[in-house]
Amino acid sequence: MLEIQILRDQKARAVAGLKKRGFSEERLLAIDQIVSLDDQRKDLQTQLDVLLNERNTLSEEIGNLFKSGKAQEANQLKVKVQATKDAAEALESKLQETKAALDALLVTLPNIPHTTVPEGKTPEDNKVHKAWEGALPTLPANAIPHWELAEKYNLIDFKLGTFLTGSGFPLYRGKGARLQRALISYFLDQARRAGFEEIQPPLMVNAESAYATGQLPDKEAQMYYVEKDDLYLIPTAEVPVTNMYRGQIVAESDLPIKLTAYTPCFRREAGSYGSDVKGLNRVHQFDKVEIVQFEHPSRSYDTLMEMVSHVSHLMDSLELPYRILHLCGGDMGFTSATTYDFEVWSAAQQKWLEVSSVSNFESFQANRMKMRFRDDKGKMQLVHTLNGSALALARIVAALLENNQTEKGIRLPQVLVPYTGFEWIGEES
RNA sequence: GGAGAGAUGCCAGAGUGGUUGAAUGGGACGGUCUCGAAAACCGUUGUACGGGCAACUGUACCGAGGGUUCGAAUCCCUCUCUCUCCGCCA
Repeated sequence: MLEIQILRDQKARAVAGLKKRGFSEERLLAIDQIVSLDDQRKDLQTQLDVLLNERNTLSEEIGNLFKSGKAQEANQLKVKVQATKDAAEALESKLQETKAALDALLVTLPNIPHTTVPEGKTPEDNKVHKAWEGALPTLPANAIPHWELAEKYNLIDFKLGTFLTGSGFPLYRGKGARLQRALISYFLDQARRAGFEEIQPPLMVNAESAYATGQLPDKEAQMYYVEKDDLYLIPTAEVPVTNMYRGQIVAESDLPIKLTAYTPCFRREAGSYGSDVKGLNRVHQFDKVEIVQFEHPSRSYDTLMEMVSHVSHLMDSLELPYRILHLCGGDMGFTSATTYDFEVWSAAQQKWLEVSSVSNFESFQANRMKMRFRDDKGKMQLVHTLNGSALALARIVAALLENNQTEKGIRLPQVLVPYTGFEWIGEES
């Protein structure tokens, strides 16, 4: 969540940023309300502290009186203490109310977009940061979409997945399953080479974790929830991996902390039926390798571009056409300050599919998580958190199958061959 | 799942109602000593939220949340987690 200090000291920036996200004048009032509630909170806190101090002083006196055998006087003082206790109790509950109101308002404010974030409301307004300059693949006349290829070569069984679980839960088999495993290994190896420590996190998290990275309360409907144990299936490895440092104070010299994890991701995608859900385009369970960084605020934007570059290299090496979008204010995620989306060209479907999202959250998540470091002046500071997909598998597989289909079968990019153990799907050579 | 034990500062570990934000030891940091280092000795070593230009100061925090009390790390309740034993089990 946003630091109140930013709302106080940099109100103009906050207003401009939230307007970029499409905030109405009315919703912007929340800023002033928050500041005013925070003032109230401080005032109540001060009053309460005075009363508590009074109580503590009197209690000490009572103790001393009892020690010196003056029980009578002590009992008189007890009566006096009662009054301050009652007053303190009233203040305390008022303070709690104020804090609750403050928090309720604060969680409704999304992160302030970085100044470079393009203006705009819808995905159409996203700015192309890097267009694809090469040629798009030309397919044979009888080219088919990936879900048909998957069936033709017996790589993915959508029907069986539906039978076992429900729609949106594909079952990979044979070379399809091996391709999945190969991609995961390849991506993890590349991340490790780039200095990321490999993590295998739990696939379910508790509410505190989901809250810290911003899935709660904002995106509750997106997550599968295990009611009996009060746990959430992770929608991305970002959640458990970022939370590894929840509440932690690290040394400045520890930064940046670079972590990577492969996990399945579970997303309910409630309400998104209809278009775009065919085949692997939008599924409830998919595999993803995530990269996460905790960085010094002064370096976080350089780091963001490094992560963008890392993902670019992956796409290049897979020989897939892609473009990079700089998301506009209206299309950005709630917690993000800047997001670059990667879209792969799906040649048979003739459309761009999102395969990676690289974001800088600045101090937004760190503030919720209370992850800090001590700077060179000895002051506590919130770290900046960043993450990105590197990469999300399902749609990459869709593009690999479609774009590389030939009369003889599907030819995989060279970098994958050591991982798959085969170069061709459909052609036994 | 059943029975028992426990949860204290960076770590280990005291503390069972009244200067306990917390003994002691270790670690870390600073200093003295030394050509340098080790050893020894001295000192420092929390977070959050307030007030103050500042020195400083108030409040809260000993797993979490409630309660008892003038006063709680210390007593009571609930929850979470850890350990030991039993059961089950990849």
